[in-house]
Amino acid sequence: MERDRIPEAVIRRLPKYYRYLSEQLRAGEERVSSSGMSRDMGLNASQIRRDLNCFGGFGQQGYGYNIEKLRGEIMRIMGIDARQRMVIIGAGNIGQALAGYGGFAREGFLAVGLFDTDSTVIGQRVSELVVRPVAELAAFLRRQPVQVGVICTPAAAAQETADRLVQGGVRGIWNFAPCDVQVKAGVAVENVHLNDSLFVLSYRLREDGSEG
Amino acid sequence: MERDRIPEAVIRRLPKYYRYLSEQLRAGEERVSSSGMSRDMGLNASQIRRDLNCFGGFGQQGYGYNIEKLRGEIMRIMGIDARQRMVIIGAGNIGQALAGYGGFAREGFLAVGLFDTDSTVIGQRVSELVVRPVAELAAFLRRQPVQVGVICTPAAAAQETADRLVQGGVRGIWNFAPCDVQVKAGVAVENVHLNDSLFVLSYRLREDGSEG
DNA sequence: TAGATTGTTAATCGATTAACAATC
DNA sequence: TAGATTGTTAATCGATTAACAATC
Repeated sequence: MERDRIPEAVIRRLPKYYRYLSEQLRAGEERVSSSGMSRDMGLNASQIRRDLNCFGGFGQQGYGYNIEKLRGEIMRIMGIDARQRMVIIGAGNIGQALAGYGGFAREGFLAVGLFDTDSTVIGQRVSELVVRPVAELAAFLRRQPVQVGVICTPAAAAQETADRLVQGGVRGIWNFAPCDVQVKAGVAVENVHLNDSLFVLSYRLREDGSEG
Repeated sequence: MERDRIPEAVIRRLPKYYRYLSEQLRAGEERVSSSGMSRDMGLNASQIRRDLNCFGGFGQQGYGYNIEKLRGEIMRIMGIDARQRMVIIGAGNIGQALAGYGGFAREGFLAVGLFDTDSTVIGQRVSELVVRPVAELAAFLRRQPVQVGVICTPAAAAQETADRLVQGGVRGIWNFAPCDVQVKAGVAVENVHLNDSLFVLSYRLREDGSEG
């Protein structure tokens, strides 16, 4: 069965569905309709039905969607039903925060290594991890498969870090450095550009002020 | 002069232009053409010309764009030519990292307050700031104008925090909590949903794997 | 069966890209 | 003037929304 390519816009909404369904499940709800989700999430009901239908007919006419089942399907589609191992490169503010944040482990993303080049932080303990020298990264990756590499270095070191990760077999890069990185085909990059996000907020501050 | 509304997609690209132009300026370049930017940034040249033209004709036929001037215009448009003051609510991993990160201050965004409800962290020094009790937030905001409120609390406290910030006159919310918050019209919200971002990466890991 | 709600098609909207006349 | 490159219009593409027949 050949599935159509999933539109980019739909993929970006999946985590939001997942979040909503998890909440509803926790609240003890059993089923939900597209109009109910529309009301709660502020999305158009047609869009919700269309989105969910990209992956197959999980709904039932006259009933709606079973929350537990739909949530399970979305987990499977996003690949968060399996455990993923992550290494974090750069033990500065952001790197340490991500290493210490329990929210990812709770969803199955486990940080197994934290690396830096700065000898003053190497050896320090951060949460469950001890900061290792980046020079050991290649050997580390040879010993154990790692799915996700998190770049938390300064911009100047980001590309080299990406290269090392890809060289070591990592196929997903989560990039927090304030620059873009180039990777070969088959490697996924997801950027978290905090400065960019802050600038967009800054733009909207003015926009709303002058319109209101 | 009535300006057309700027498309959402263009606004999200502005920080990327800014980043590119800053780099070029640092490298000593003076002018750039849309085709040069296209090559370097991986965007379509038509799109670049169209984007930049949303704000007025900064270019010159046969010459291109003056980097310093264009960068200045984009700064002005995004509102990052002026200083902005931020308060951070939640002194956990993320809140502390943002308070300590120098990259925002360098762009004119200054963290002036860090708040938490946990008495074990209140009073602690984080970078230049001392963690204050959230109970003092209202009084703090009365004493000095703050443009941006950064929510770094757990999901359960996010909405209440947003309400307190808006009540205190903050008109821009940078939300790092893993949930959405509701605010009245005229308040801008920019979300940084780290879990969502990680899930999208996770989806692409599978996608590329099965296609490659 | 009647009511509710999906899945899906058609219509609309917005964003991207190609093409080229205008102009520096 | 000739060459380069913008600004802008027209064509294409993709995403959203409305509408409704299918069906539980």
